[in-house]
Amino acid sequence: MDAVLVVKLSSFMKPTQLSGVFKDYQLRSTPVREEILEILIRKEMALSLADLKPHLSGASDRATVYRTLKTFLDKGIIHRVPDGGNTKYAVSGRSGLSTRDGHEHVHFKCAQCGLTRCLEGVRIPEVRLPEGYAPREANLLVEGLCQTCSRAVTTLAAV
Amino acid sequence: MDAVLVVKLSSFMKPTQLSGVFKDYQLRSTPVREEILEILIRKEMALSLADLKPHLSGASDRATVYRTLKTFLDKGIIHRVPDGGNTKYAVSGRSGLSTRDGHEHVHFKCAQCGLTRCLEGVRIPEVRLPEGYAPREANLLVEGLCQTCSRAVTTLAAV
DNA sequence: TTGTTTTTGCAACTGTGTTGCAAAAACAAA
DNA sequence: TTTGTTTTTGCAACACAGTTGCAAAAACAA
Repeated sequence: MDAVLVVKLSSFMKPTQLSGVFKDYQLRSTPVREEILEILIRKEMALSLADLKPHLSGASDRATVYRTLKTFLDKGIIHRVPDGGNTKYAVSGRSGLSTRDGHEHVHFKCAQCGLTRCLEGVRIPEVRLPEGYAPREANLLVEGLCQTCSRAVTTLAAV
Repeated sequence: MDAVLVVKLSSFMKPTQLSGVFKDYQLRSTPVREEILEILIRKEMALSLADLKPHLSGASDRATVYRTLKTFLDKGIIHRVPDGGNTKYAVSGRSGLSTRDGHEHVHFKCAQCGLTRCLEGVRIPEVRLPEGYAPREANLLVEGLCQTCSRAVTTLAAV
């Protein structure tokens, strides 16, 4: 499954293409930016500042990672994924860097493993707001057990 | 509107009744607890630890407020309202202390004034999750302009 | 290659969340 | 009402996310 994703990605966006992406966004191409963007593209889950750190090869400064994410955020390359705990980030569908659609999707946070995933294909249903409320953005966070963890529970119960 | 709420409340839960509430929950009745609970009941919005502070008469310690909220949370008296920033808290419908229903409701965070409100009557629509996902809790946060702020914008534009 | 502009790393500070511990308060029983 | 026990509070302290200023280093355009 991970392999599939990697293949999908490599044929979709080669490392060398990333610098082109930065040019499009009028950002200088740097090792840190390339690496962070690549990780965010490759991972299928939303990552926080702290989540990101262990994936980085060179021990880049916290502030740098922070500013990089902020920059990506400003440019619309990534979006915030509020998941109750620390803010997490995921590549925006709109950016063209993700194979996901650009619609607001549902995020699922597993109470067991703690991972937060964007659920592909699941969209936030229309919500009827009271008169006068002007919605701009919506975020639906569902918490519970993810596929992997709920399977583990079922298996355990069967023993 | 605020007045209506106050009236609704005073006829619904008098200060002296609060100590009874604590007994029900096997909690000792203390000034801090009574005050915090009363504020949470009276306010129609979710409050964070910091939001709560200026409403407290005696300058109670941050740790005390924190532990009080945690205790209320454990007992199910209040619930967390994730709103992107700091965690906020609101009285649970289930507790019987709120006139709201006990269903999971939608929260609206205003980008202008920053207030987060529980939208009464608006429920989270059913979401169809992929096979294997076991939902336990859902939180829908809509961001945009609230009634008051969007009205202000409209008025301003008309000038 | 060079001069300019942007990014990085370091240090430092704010604010939230969290815990240990002894003093103070609440409560149950006498 | 007083007393002994249990819980809560306030203080101090720490961890960590978020954030910023500043000078050195890197990226880039000419």
